Amino acid sequence: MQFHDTSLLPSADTPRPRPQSGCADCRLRAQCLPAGLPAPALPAIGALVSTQRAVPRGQRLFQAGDALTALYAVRTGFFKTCTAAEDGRTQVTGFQMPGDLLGLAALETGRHTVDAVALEDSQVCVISCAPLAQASEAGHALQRQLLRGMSRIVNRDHAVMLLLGGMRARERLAAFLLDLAQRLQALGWSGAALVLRMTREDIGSYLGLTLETVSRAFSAFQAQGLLEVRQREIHLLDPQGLRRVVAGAGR
Amino acid sequence: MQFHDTSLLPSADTPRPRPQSGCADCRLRAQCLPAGLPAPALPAIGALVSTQRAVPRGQRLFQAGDALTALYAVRTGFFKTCTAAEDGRTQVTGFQMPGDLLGLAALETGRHTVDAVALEDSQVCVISCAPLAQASEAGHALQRQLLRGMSRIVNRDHAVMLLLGGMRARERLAAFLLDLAQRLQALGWSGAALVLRMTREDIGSYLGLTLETVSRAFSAFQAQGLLEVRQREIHLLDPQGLRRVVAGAGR
DNA sequence: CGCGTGCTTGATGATGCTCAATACCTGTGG
DNA sequence: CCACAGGTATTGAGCATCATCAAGCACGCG
Repeated sequence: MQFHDTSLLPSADTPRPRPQSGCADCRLRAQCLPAGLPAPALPAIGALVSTQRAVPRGQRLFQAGDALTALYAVRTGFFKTCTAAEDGRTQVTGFQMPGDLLGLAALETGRHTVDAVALEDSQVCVISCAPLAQASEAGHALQRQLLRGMSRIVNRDHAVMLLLGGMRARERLAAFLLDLAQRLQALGWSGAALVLRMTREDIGSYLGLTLETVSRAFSAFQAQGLLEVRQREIHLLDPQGLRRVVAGAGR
Repeated sequence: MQFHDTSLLPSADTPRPRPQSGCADCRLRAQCLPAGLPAPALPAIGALVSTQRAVPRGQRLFQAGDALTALYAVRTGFFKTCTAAEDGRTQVTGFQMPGDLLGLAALETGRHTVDAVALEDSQVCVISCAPLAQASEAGHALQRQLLRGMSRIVNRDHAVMLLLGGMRARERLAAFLLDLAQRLQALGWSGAALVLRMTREDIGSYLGLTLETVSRAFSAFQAQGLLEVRQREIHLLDPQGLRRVVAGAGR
């Protein structure tokens, strides 16, 4: 049994979608693949998303080089995706939370180009590729949704590139936290209190910083009264102040 | 009249696709939207790509905030895409050359999120969104291709994030040049002699560096005998050496 | 309790940004 | 034809930021 304080902060198993259900029953309907689709279209989508799969913390859902056999939607839990250069250098390219799609980047070549690692015990919906290719009716709506999902990824990547290219360490971290808070809020959690599911090292890799710099930035924010840090528990005390930091006020 | 040396180096108007032709006649067939499709499918795709549009150098094809009315495929010329944060900070997020798609990132919301600026007099094929939405038969193949194109963008973005997050200035520039040379080679040009269509500032923005640092890196490469620089003419003398630089040999 | 992993904090140095001056290329107008 | 202006590129000097190396601390787990 685990003794986390789950009263204030989001825990690993909330929201808790029903197991074995189709999309129509899923709490994440509005944020996931069927976002914006009319109710009648749901069963068609749901037919493609028949199975779920559990991924224990630390295990890979797929890794770079694997053949693309299915796309995935995160149901519960938290993932990171990592690219690896040939020389072994790696970098986290994104964090995925419930409602996010995984595997889209493999559509280009049919092989995955990133590792997808569960940061905690997670569940994913499996969108098998075989029926997907033949789904004539549902395919249309589905492909549109996939495109939308990929577009979202592209736009998020662009935002990250903006971070990486032009911002200082603290600006990057502030932007990261605000983005994370906003995404969590969209999922129904508090926008002010968050539990980081990833290590400082992951965050640093994502933001192009070392873990020490991330840690220092956290400490600096706390000293400024912008937030409160206790390990992975973060309380955003002054989101507006963080926005000022992102805008370059902290130079 | 212009007096560029166009004997060695690719010029703005090569390759020269036929105007007014469908995809079946286009020289870029193999690199563009129809990549990998069988010949019979070409007319269906071509039907969606009926019009072309000229974009003079420096002019925007679309800008952030514009409603998405069409997707575009670069036919001739060269583009850059720029994001802009609310505080006015901007960054180049990509460079597009013949065969590349433009506008995909707008699929998420229906509004463009980046500016697309022609770096030289260019032509694009217009993929109007209205018929696209109704194209039942062709739609399937087309959407698959769009997905593939977007996936390509995502993967390229990831590579750039890897650059931005983990590489030194020279490593970034070397990687950028090798990538550019490879993309140009795929289009049938020399992989060793290239003419940059963008300014040092653009490159710097793309790579998360200042224009001065880019310039210094060029000079350093030249001093090492890795390449020859004359303004925007670059001759790669030692691609293998550049690859060593990317791998971190220049530290 | 003791170990390991992850986090914090400090000191030092290199990388690359800022500011600034100069040179170059192109197109314009005298 | 030449001078000039504007944008672009190169180069230099000083300094801020962040990576690196190193040491200790907190937490969770066996």
